[in-house]
Amino acid sequence: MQENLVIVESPAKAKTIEKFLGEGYHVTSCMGHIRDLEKKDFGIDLEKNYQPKYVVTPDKKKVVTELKKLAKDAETVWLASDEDREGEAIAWHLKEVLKLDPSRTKRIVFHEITKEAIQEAIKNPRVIDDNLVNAQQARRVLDRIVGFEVSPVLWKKVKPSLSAGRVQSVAVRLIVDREREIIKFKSESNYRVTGKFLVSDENGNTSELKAELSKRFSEKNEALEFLKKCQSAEFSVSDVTKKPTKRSPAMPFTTSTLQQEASRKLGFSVSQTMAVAQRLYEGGKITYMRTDSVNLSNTAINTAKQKILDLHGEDYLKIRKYQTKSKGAQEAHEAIRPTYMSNETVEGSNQERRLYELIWKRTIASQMADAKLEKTTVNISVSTATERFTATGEVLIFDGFLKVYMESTDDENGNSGPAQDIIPPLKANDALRMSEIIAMQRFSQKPPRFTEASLVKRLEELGIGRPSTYAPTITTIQNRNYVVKEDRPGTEREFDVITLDHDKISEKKKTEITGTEKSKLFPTDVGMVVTDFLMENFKQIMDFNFTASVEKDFDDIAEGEKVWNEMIDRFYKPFHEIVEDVLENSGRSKGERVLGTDPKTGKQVSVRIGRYGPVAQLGEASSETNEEKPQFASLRNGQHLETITLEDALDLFKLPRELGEYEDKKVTVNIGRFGPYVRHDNKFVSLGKENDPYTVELDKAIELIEAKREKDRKAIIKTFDEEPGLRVLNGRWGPYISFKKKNYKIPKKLKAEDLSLDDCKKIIEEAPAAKSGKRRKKK
DNA sequence: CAGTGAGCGAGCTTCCGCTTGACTT
Repeated sequence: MQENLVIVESPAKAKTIEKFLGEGYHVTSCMGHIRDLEKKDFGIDLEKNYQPKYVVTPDKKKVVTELKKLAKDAETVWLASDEDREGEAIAWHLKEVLKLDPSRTKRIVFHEITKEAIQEAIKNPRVIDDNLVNAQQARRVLDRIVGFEVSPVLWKKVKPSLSAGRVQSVAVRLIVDREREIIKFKSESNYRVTGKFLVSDENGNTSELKAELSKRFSEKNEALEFLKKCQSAEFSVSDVTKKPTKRSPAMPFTTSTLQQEASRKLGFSVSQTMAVAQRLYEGGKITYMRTDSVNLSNTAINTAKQKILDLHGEDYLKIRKYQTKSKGAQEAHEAIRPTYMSNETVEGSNQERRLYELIWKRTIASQMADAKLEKTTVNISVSTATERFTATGEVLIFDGFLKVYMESTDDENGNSGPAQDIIPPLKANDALRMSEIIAMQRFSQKPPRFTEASLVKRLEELGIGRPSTYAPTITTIQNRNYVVKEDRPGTEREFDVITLDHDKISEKKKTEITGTEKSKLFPTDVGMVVTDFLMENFKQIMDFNFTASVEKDFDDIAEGEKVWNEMIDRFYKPFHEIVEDVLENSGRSKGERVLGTDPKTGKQVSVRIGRYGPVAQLGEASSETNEEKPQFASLRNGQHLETITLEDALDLFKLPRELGEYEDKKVTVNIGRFGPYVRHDNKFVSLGKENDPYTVELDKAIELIEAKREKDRKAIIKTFDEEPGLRVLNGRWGPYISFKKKNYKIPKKLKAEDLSLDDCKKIIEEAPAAKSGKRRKKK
């Protein structure tokens, strides 16, 4: 019998809190939301003022049963879910589902897991805030309406199984918009002039000074002209200025900034970051990892302070309080920080150690002094021209927080310019010896594609999505095949380099690789067509400010200034009318593009989204004549509806090619999901990269078929006459047993070649039932 | 992913936020 039952959201949190509360308190967790809208059907009663139809989520049934038992035995139940909209709703659902007696139920909140905060919370219980709960219900109902009304429109008008939602559709839009900007982008070039000058000091030592011309030339001959002027010029220092500057540490980590830094510094995907952080959290090593707060508890600040004093001394300490600036932050937790600041490292996997170290450094640095720098600017005049060179240098006077941590940036071009660390001592009117001047053609950069992490950053700026959903959202839009994460090779580009070296001017062409992409998000054809369709028909949902504007309504509801179902009604009525109208009046949207006519047959060639993805079509399906049906061919990897040419599309119809016959059976080549292949006697042989399906000949194909046969023969380790269907084979993952179209793993301790038929049968019998996989059947 | 390369159409798909599960093949 427990006097007090405390329910929090996370089991790891429960463990910690139980320690703080001690005797008389049992702390348990509900694992987030326990109820949700009914999954099939709409889940909202439109006849009854949008009344939600809640059901206990299937995977929470056990939790709920357990909680009911515990609650019955408890004197007082403390609902300690997070202090935000969702947390308040969780508390309310708990109260409803567990049928808690109000006189024995208390609602408490805290936004840091420290002994003081918990004890303080217990001293100040309150009741559930119905307004806040209603704001959450409005949020939930709105998202269901948008998702479950728009998605079916897509099934009808574009392609089955697609989805739309307040968050995901805008995320895809960001990527599609960016891609269009890039397609439209025209690179321009100009000529950047840099010079190297020699400076001698009184001891006769010379050092080099790098400077950039203040002006860039748009034309090559302008640059050339300038270099000619420099041939006979004298260079001198016109002025030297020194200016102190400082740099401040970054704020402690939130979910989104952690995802960004882990992506840049450690190369983690956002879901990887969250999985690793989850393990650190469960191990009690860091605080909660889904947060939008940059706040640190006093306990944390004090221990960080002690650590800084121990390691670096008082000069390096500067206590700072940070304020969240992101839109719609709900701040139910602390920033992400080490639980114990004294631990610089932790035990664990390589990934865990690296992520922890990143968090530790960032947190420590956030309480450290600014770095002090001195910035020196030297202007250099050219006697024969009006343009000036400028050299800038930065010298670190005091490293401060940089001693432990430096935030990285997304600037992948590395355009740091010719800045150098130390500028040699110089004063006005000092003469300079020119050693080299180079004019280099530079091209303007196309807008960068999003990475997972930079997309999260943008969504957060727009106030779209929450810390708990950034990673899943990114996964969803990839699963729906709206977006793919890919590497793409760059292209070669030539650029001019004009060099002035000891009075001699020379010109050269150099090449560089440009536009190489690594792990970037690209929209697919489906993503583009769906975005266009939604932009055309559901502008309101696609507006970057849609979330912000409904959030304002939710805030008003939370303040008691609006009634939630009235707000929903004002949204639903006009929205639903649009849905009906689009269903009825809008045409199908398949992103169709007519490329031209096939010169051979005179038939029309077009591309569009087919039932299974992008396809090219040769000929039209005309109803009037009973001409032959149009031919179809799927687009290949790297081909896109918006950019494919007529020639490329026509090539698609050259396959499958019939090469001839072998052993009285047809030999054909085609390209499938796994690349080019030869088909013969219903068997498939990969063509590999070295053979081109358009030109490969029969001899080569036969060779490949024979090679495959040989390999298959070798793959058979054992067969049994009594059971011909059972074979022991050698596969990519080692030996396995194949029987009736199913495969079975051979236990490590057994040798494949020694297996008897009985051994095999035993393995098959004892094999666990095949996993249900993707398809889960209902009823 | 377990050795693949289909297509006359049944019945299904879908949202956003809270949380952690466990077939180890």
